[in-house]
Amino acid sequence: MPVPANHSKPVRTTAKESAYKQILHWIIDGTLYPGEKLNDTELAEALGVSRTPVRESLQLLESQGLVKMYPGKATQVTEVEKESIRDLLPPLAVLQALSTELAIDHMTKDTISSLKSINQEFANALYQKDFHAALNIDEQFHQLIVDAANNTYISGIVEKLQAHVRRLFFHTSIILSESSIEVHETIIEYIEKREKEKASLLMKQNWLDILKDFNLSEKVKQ
Amino acid sequence: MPVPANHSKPVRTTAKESAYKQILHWIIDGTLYPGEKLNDTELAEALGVSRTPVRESLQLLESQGLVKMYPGKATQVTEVEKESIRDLLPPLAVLQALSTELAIDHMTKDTISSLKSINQEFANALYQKDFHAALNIDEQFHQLIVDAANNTYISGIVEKLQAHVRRLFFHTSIILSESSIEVHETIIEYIEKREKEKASLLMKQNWLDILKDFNLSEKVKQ
DNA sequence: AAACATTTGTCCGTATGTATA
DNA sequence: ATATACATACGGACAAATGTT
Repeated sequence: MPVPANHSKPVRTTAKESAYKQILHWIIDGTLYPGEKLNDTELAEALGVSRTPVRESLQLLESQGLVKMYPGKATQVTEVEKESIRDLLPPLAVLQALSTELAIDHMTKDTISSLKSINQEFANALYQKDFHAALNIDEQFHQLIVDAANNTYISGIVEKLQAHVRRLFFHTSIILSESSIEVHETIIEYIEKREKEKASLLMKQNWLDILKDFNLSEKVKQ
Repeated sequence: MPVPANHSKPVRTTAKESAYKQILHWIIDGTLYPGEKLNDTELAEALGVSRTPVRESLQLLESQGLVKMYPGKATQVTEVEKESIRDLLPPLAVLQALSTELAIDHMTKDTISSLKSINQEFANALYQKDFHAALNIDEQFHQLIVDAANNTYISGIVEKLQAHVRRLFFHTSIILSESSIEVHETIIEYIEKREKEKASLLMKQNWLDILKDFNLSEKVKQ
């Protein structure tokens, strides 16, 4: 007998879940710093739960590449390599581009006006040099498009890649350029005109531009 | 005498790891059928381990979308929806296309001749209507390219998506078309000529073609 | 409705294997 | 090299929640 999927009822929040979320945030914001050795007993005490949900959380985080477990030896937060952004952005870029293409089929007037207002907030944050806020708003913008694509596989993957992006931005000096504001505007226009090809290509470029800026700033340093 | 380079240390095989691999295979080949309720105690006994590694495995499988856990209620194998291939293939296609592009920078004569011989095996399997073997060989072909792309993020994602593809092929009548043989050949040619754009585009098409065939066969049924 | 039987989530002890003195 | 301390992987017990009679 199949288990009824009761989406309506409030799903019980498990200790594992809250432990997972907390540790994830600690890793992203650097409270647990890259390379830090993780002692499950300590974490369990800090979180007020036992070692079991902590260990389970750590294993999930390992499958996402945020933690590395050496069985029997140790568990540590993975290092943050600035260079990893070169590997991270291309897959994210093509998935966001694909999302844009797919989202166009489900785009409502409502979603489009949301995109516009989010992009306005994004612009304001950037003008005020509030890069932290800008990053969050930028993520909302892209998340809205990914959601509209309505593809669970893409959503899941993007969520995990985004965690890495956020951590990288926290730990490095990578910032979003103001040119994104205009690019976002153009993307919205293409979406309105249902121009999948153009919207998709520009979205991909929007993500790869971060890489371009990064490469430039690295060259300057040398 | 120079100290021998510390090559692959024999990483201890954990009970969790072996449980995970076994359950994964059982889910993919249908031994654990879609929708089946999973009792961790039963699984633990069947695998000769305790509930702990079983539960840890199930949680990993949940993060991959092969298992769904309803906290406090039940755990079940996710259903196989034939239709889900429409969601599954597009992200896989764009990631494989990207891999092709990236792989071209790391392509050696050796890898190219491997691709050619694998494609020959693939052709033979298809001519003999051995679709099961063909599927495995096709996967090898694409895996080689993904490996050559040398991007850990892409590798990890593709591995998980491939598990879903395999399961779908096991449970449905989706099969690979002989046209893939020629497409693979052309892809190899483009790779040899370092034509990233063309190779990438054709690779994407190669994957989306499965969807085209699927849509056709669905229409016939109606 | 209420007590029962399951099954799950969590806790904690123990043994095995690892690092360190 | 040996012994010691320690962290981890696993097991088993208990408790909370579910659904069943």
